[in-house]
Amino acid sequence: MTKHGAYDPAAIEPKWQRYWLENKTFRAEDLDPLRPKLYVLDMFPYPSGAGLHVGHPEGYTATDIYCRYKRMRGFNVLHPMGWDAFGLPAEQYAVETGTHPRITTDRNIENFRRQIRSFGFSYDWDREVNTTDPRYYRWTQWIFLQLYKKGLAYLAEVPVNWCPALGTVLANEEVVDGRSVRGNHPVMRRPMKQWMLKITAYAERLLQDLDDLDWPEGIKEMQRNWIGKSTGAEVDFAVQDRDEAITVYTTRPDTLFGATYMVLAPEHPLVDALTLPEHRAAIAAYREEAARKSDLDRTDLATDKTGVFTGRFAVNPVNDERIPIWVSDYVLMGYGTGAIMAVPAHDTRDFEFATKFGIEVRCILEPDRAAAAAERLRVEDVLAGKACWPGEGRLIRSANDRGLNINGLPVEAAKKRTTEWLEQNGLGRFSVNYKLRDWLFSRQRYWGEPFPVAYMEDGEVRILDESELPVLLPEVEDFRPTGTGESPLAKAGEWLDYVDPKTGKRGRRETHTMPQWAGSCWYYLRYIDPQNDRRAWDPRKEAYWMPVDLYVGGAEHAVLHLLYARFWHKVLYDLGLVSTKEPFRRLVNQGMILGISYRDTRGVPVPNDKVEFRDDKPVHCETGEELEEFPAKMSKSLKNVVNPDEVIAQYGADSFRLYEMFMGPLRAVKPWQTRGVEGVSRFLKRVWRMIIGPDGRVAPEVRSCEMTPEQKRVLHATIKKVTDDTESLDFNTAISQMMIFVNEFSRATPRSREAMETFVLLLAPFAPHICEEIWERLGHDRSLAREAWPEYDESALKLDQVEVLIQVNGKPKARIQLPANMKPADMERAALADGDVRAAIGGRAIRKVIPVPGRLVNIVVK
RNA sequence: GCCCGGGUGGCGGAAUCGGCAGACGCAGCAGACUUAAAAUCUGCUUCCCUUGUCGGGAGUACGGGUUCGAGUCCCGUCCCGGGCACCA
Repeated sequence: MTKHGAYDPAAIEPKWQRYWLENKTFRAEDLDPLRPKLYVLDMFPYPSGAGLHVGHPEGYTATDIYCRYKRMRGFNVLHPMGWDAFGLPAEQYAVETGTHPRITTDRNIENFRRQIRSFGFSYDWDREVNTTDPRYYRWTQWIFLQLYKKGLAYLAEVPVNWCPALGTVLANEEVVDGRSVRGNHPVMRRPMKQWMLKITAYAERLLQDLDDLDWPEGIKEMQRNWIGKSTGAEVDFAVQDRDEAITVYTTRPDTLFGATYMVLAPEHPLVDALTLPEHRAAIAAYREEAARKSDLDRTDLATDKTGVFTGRFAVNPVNDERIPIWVSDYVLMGYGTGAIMAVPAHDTRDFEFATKFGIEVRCILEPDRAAAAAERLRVEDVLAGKACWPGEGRLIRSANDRGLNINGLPVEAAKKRTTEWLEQNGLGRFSVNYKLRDWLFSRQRYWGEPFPVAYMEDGEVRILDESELPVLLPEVEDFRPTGTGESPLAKAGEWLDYVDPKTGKRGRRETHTMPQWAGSCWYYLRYIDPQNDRRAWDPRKEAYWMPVDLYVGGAEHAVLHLLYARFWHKVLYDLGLVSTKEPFRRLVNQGMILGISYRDTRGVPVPNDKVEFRDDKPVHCETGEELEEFPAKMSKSLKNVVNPDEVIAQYGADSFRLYEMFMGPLRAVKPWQTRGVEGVSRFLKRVWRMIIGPDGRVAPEVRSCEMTPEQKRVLHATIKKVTDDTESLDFNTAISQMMIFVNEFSRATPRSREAMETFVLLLAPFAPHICEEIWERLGHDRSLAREAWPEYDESALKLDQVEVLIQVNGKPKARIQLPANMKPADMERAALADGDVRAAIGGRAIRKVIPVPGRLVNIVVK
């Protein structure tokens, strides 16, 4: 075979990638009134120094196939790509090497762009965005101004992760188990003035509007849990010998009669005032210890409860009983009121605490017998205060002489009744709480968006005017931390000096920068109008393109990115700047691609460069120990990372794309096996040879001719399956069907030219380079990107005769050919007339016959 | 601990509404072509019993149930993956 005539991806792929780029084949047309619009979005990548890994192209290939398919179906498709390029790695690199993050970032973007283009994705490259471009972040700063004007941005003294050894503040993701990821130094909590965004003001809407989104249920549930809405009551407890009351939040007002103590968080403002003199030393020591612990320490060591008694008592408002007030760090200042009433009999945490400190456990709820049995708990133990019952049941010992009696009521009714009583008596009120906290929006970092803010000499916090944007990142000499906890921007010299253009008043610029999430909160809006220097986007274009119809990306962004973006979008909606309540109508998470790894008999993973094969069995190359293969997250340490560049160099982009889609369902976790690429590569070679002869021209077997009925059936079955499966993103089964097509046609002579052309169009979204090349060689002078998608003929799918299975007592006994549309009664007759069937029945009495049209007949005998 | 996913051949996976389990691909085996290899093509390939054909049996993590019929529905158990985790 001549080189000329063989399938050569290395030659045809760059050719078509250049063609698409030069002809702007995939340009999206703003405001096209003739075609329906479709906005398909990929989560844009952080351009890391390591380059693309095989996980990125999975989602990108899926959306690319979908977009190419939809264009052929007449949609005006917006499909853009960009770079989420602010972030820590480039800055760390700058600290270590002195290379400006700008240089690293540009170089990495260059590499990412090259890699992404090498897959032949159909992006509209005229819409590329880069979050670190001042023409982009100018508008990120502008949105911050809008948030501020709506009262949603404020300064607050908030603890940060301060690492004394590194002399810097760390992001949460840089802290694990209370120590720095780099260097493993201890990290403390230290208060610092920070910008906060009031996402809590949108908690209810962020929760409610989830219901209408076409998102995976699991992701919606994670967001619901993150928002963490609960309903209950605030209850005021009088304090003995003091005027202040302590207000607690509880979801279980029904258990008030079982409250035997109270707990204040160590940071609670009333602690000092309430503590009796002889307890002061112990309380002070405890509070100091708690302050030193990070949040993680406080929550992680969940097992052992600690606490100190204040010496003070409060009064239970339902029964006027005296109960002790304790301080313990199992109560968090940030949730509810920072104080709780403790009901050890019906709350496991309180039970643990009470047991440890010898506090009374008073059961006031008789457990539901069945539920208790299911939990393997004895009701008697609960009633005696020896066991804790947080579940359902009926209230007991819960009445006072002031009109509250909830005895006998189930939990829900008792909650309602108690809350009403509290409200009527001015002792409490119905209350809603959310776990969601306001968003800490400051980072003490260089490589991020500067805030459009200055602190004036007269103490005013000045929010800059829109006309002063963008606030450019200044040049600095070195990127090392200041050692004071301030951002490297604190060393930016003249840049720090701000002069009000109108009044000439002086001030110092904000040195904090925005977190990486900022740029990704609105990039989908900038794609709509990426070159606009007069506004963030044109509202007419926004109204045309929004919402995003399909958003594909990894589940690791389930909560933060997607929640933050939804929050900003809702604010923009309230400001009348966007036309939809939600940004992303439909969301799909691609499953992670795992690498093949090995572990020894004790289960310890062995890096791949320590593995060799003897007799096809993996063994440790040093010890010779036999190893077991297992799929594991790709990582440098396991040496199981697959580099897409190498795969493309060996097999081509079309094979890579096809393999990633053929591996399994898009949403499932799947292990990468390079051998599998060979399978789809073989398939593409067969496709090539099915249509192109050894001389590189259309093979002589391919010509206009009648198809056999079977060929016709396979062709139309393929159109149908590929259409349906592409629509539903089930690419793996679409590819299977195309393989079946090739198995059927590649051995046939002659091969219908019409069938071949149809097939090329079906395969084109999946393997666009090879299909464009074949299409051209078939004599077309234009890209197939806008060819009409093939339609199938329902009548060609129908079979006249079908094989019907005859079962006797559910066991297959015979297969007979019957007309496809045969009536059940006739099928029954035909089945009973069959010789093999009669033999299988063997004269036994027939009790029942179940004919299933077109499929089977089951004969039930005695 | 709680909340989501998921357990099907040697491997990745398929199976419409409860109707022939294992499509398609990988790996393997046998054969064809070839001086030879690669490439390509053809056939076989869930397991067990049976020399083999014929034939029979078992089988979708495990144990029950519903049904003429269960990978699919219901109850319980185990295992794997992900998320949350003192949120009162």
